[in-house]
Amino acid sequence: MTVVQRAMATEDKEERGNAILDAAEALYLEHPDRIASVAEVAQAAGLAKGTVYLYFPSKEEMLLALHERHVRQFFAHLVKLLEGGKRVTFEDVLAIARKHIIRVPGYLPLTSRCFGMMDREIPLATAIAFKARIALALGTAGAGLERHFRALEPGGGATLLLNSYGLIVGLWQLMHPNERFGSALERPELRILKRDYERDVEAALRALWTGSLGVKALKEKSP
Amino acid sequence: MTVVQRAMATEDKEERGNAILDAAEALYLEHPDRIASVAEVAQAAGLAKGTVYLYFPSKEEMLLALHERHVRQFFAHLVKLLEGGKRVTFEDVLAIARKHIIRVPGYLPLTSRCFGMMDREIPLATAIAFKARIALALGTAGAGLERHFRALEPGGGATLLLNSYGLIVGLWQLMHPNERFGSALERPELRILKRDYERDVEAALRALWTGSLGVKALKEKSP
Amino acid sequence: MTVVQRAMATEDKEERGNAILDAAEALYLEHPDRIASVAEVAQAAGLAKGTVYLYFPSKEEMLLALHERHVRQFFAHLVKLLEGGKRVTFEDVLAIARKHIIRVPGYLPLTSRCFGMMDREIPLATAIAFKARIALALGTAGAGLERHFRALEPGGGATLLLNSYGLIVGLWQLMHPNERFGSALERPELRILKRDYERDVEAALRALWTGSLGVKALKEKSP
Amino acid sequence: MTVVQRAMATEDKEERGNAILDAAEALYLEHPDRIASVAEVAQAAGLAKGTVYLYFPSKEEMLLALHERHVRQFFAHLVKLLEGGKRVTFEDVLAIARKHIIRVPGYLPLTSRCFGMMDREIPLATAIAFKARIALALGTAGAGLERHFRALEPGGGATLLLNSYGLIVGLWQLMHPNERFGSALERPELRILKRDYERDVEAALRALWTGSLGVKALKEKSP
DNA sequence: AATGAATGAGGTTTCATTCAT
DNA sequence: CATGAATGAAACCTCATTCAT
Repeated sequence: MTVVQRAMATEDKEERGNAILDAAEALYLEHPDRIASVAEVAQAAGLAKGTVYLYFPSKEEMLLALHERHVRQFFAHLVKLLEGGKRVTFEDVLAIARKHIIRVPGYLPLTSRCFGMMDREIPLATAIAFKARIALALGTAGAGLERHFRALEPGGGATLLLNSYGLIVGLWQLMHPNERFGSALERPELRILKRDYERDVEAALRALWTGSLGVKALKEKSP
Repeated sequence: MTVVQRAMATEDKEERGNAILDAAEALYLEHPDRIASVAEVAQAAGLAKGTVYLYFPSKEEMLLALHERHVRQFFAHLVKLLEGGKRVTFEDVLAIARKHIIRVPGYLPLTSRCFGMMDREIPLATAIAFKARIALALGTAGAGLERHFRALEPGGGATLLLNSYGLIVGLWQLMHPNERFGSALERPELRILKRDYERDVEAALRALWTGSLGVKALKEKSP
Repeated sequence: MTVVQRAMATEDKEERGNAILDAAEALYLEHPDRIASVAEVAQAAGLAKGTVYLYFPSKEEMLLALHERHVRQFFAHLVKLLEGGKRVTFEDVLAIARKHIIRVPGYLPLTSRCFGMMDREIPLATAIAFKARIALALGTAGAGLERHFRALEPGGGATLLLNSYGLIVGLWQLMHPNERFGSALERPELRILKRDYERDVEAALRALWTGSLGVKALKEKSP
Repeated sequence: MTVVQRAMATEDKEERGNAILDAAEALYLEHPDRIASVAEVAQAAGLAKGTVYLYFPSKEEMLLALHERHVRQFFAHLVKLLEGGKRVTFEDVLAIARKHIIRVPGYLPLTSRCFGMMDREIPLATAIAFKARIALALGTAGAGLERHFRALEPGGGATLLLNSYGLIVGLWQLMHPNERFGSALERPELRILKRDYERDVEAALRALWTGSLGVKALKEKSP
């Protein structure tokens, strides 16, 4: 990858925008408990503060762009799976979620943050545009799901994806803070909270899908 | 200048603490999109700013206390149901959730906020103490659930409650921001996002419970 | 004068507000070419930045308050003169203007700035309130003028004061920048701009009043 | 991407400089309450930001050039009048001022701004050069005035012009902000500020000239 | 000559918290 | 106990100007 001085070409610009997101992501992973200031992000990207604002209209929209990159990644892989021609099972979908959501460092915390931002800090038009892009992917993936899981009615694919997404994020928020409790979790009164997020969420997803599709549909390969 | 009585007895203290929470809640319901400043809360409670700090060590812990009041309310009703001697169905539990979580104004947004705070702003000891209290209620309710739903293994009641809670909150976060899109949701590309939270979350919960307990267990009355 | 730590009493508060204005004024006189930052003003007043905002809602309104103090000073002396019982001549009024406007360091530059601010930075309600207070003094002084100068029709006193004020400020703006030209003003082509503001403005005021009142009215003592 | 021709010849350069000033002026008239950014001016002129800097060394000097264009316009017409061979009265001069200053949209606000800039933002050499050009016109017009108004001593013409200019600008600054008060001006306490700038300034100028020249001189035609 | 990407200084304001009264 | 005046950190964003292309 060439480091350009000035991103003149459109593709250079895109690359630089991504470089900024990379820097923001790296900082976020270093300190997931705090959002770096724009100045820090700029410095980490080897740019001046003002330059960041050439690429993102506000700090919040920068974070949203980072989040969108995550989401797109997930959907890209999911759609690829669904349109790959092979039969797809719940386990296949779960594997995608595991690899491209659950185990991606920073995915969930950032998603959490962005949920909070969508209400306020993000201008309405931007929020709508973002959601419209997501909706497109959601529609595609939902339709794909319906092809593979015949128990799904029209629209049921998107619904199931939304429900799953909510479950993944909600459960993470519920359980994640406990991690910092450390050995306190061994105390009898807290024992009930000592859990393994990854195992739990997968079990919950399995239950959700079972309940949504029926036992047989979940187990059998799609035709 | 605000003239107030001094709250000397312990019960008076608790009462005043509750009055502060009432004020905070009222303000929160008026403007769910923003957390009132301590000054506003104090004023609404007819107290001075400094006085609030006699009752809550920090703003965050005040919000957490408010949240806890919500949660306790829910658990109290749930436990009462489960220990009431009558057979309990999923629909009964759902009704409690509907009445004491889903339809309580401000419950979900505040829960959302508190999730975000548990990581950072809340001192570890406070967070642990809070969670310990919740864990107690969770254990009781989980055990009660296991008595009514025989398909549940030991510990399965608490797990199911956690999963349900995560689903309720996560889905709300996912869907709630769309409300401000207004008529934009009619656009074809956003249509897929036009949903009814209450209906959706209940369907999702039903699926989750079905998948967790099995179809029969869900429908039959507990013995 | 006792310096209080915390300005609890209303009069202490007023005093502290004035102390802040004093600090702002002192800084302005040191560097008339730049408005000190709020941080600097606070430091000069021995206070923290935030404290300044307890007394003035914005930097601009602080400057406006400083300006108003100037203006009130002038009007107070003018009204005192006009209501003093003695006959008043143009020279008497001019002396007040000279002493309380023209020769007050910082009066004119600050007035200039405030003119620029009234359009934009000052909230409408504040601007109106400010002007209303000025209008009151203007009415009083104008009426006083009319009593002493019989050539003035009703309303003519305020008009003459406004015109005079405009002339004083406008001419200052026109001539003041030349001061920094230094010896360049000796060049033949700039000679025409080498002027003495105080002498010029007084001559101009004399002409304005002569033209407004008539020669005789200007010279004769009021009855 | 904006495609423009290169301005090579000197006259082309001047023409392009004027085009930039036209754009700046147009923007200024659209939003008299704010100075457009260089980027906006450039865009309005169909040029890139950097190109503006090929024609003006700084934003301030661009505005000054725009102001100078206004001033030259006024002086050109005034000198033409004075050197036209006909007898000239105050009313004739006033008509010029009315047409080429008072009623020119943007003239006064921009003048106001430029007054504020001359102290600081404009480099000394530039300020001197600008003033020297003005001084030349002022000398010419002043001398012309002296030929038509015999009551004027040598130098009195320039002085009277300066005084008049100061009065026009100063009064405008004093009165203009009130326009945004709208109907609030009807309130009794603000009534005294409800004025008509054009009428007022003309009356004031008439008074100034009367006082400077004497009643007779003002009325009679020059020989 | 023209472009427009990159720069980075600069200052306001908020508000949770403290502590003198 | 109650008050509310004082604190001060923290971070955003703009935009005039430069200079590589």
